[in-house]
Amino acid sequence: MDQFVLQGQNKRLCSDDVKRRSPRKKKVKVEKHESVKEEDKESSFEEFSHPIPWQKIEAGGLDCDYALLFLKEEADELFRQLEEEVVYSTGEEAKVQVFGKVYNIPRKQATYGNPGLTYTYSGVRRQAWPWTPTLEYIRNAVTDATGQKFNFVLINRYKDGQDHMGEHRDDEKELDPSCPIASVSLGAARDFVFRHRDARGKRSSRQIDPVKLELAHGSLLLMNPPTNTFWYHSLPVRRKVLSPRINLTFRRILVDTRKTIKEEL
DNA sequence: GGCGCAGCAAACGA
DNA sequence: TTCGTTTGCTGCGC
Repeated sequence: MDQFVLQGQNKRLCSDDVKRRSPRKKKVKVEKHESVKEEDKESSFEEFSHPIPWQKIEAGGLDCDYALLFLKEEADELFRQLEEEVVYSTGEEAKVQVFGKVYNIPRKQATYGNPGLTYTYSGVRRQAWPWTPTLEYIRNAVTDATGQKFNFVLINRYKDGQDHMGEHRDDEKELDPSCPIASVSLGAARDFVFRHRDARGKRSSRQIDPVKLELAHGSLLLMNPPTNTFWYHSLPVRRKVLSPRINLTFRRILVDTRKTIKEEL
């Protein structure tokens, strides 16, 4: 499998199908998003600069952008603050029912966002807590970097390499299908695997290699449409990882089918 | 021992 | 009525 080293903190990014985008300045990235006005672009570069350029990750139907969003010192501080601020689900909310069996979710979860928003996961509807200062800071940094606005964040905390997340797609109906999902990683670096929906299981119809990458401390992974239509993703068990990781996935949730949250932002 | 992957479980909606 | 989808665990092979 091909492997290539990224600049900065990240160690590796590997896939047979990944094309590497030549390094560009952030301007190229921002221009991609029409919501950022022309005259605002240069000023936003001054406010927020990236330790490394964006990397494009592409395969059939998969479209992601990867960058280091925070330098190590800042990422360390954000991790520390989140450890103090974030309140994770406990009790029944920390369980999931799969095929009639109830399991403890192999990680901790929390949901924050704009007032009144809810998120449905495995049939369980969760209320969003109000934004904390640190979460708002990170959300603003993601918005500055991407030109996208988000009204909700799902937080997953993996205490070590035993904690994990099974293969799934983020294709809930309440998500704005035009908005990418922005995944910010803090803490231990963990492998992240994409698998095409047609390449799963013994009777898979196509031979498509999985796309694997390592999500570094302080990194941002943008999953652009239609990635979540065709590709499942997972965070596999890594027993050698002994330290915790916090992952924040920023999303744009629709209020209902007629009115989008854009109106509220 | 770590990792990748297939198979399995029951219920619901299209 | 049938089919697809769902998430986590377990077992097996490498």
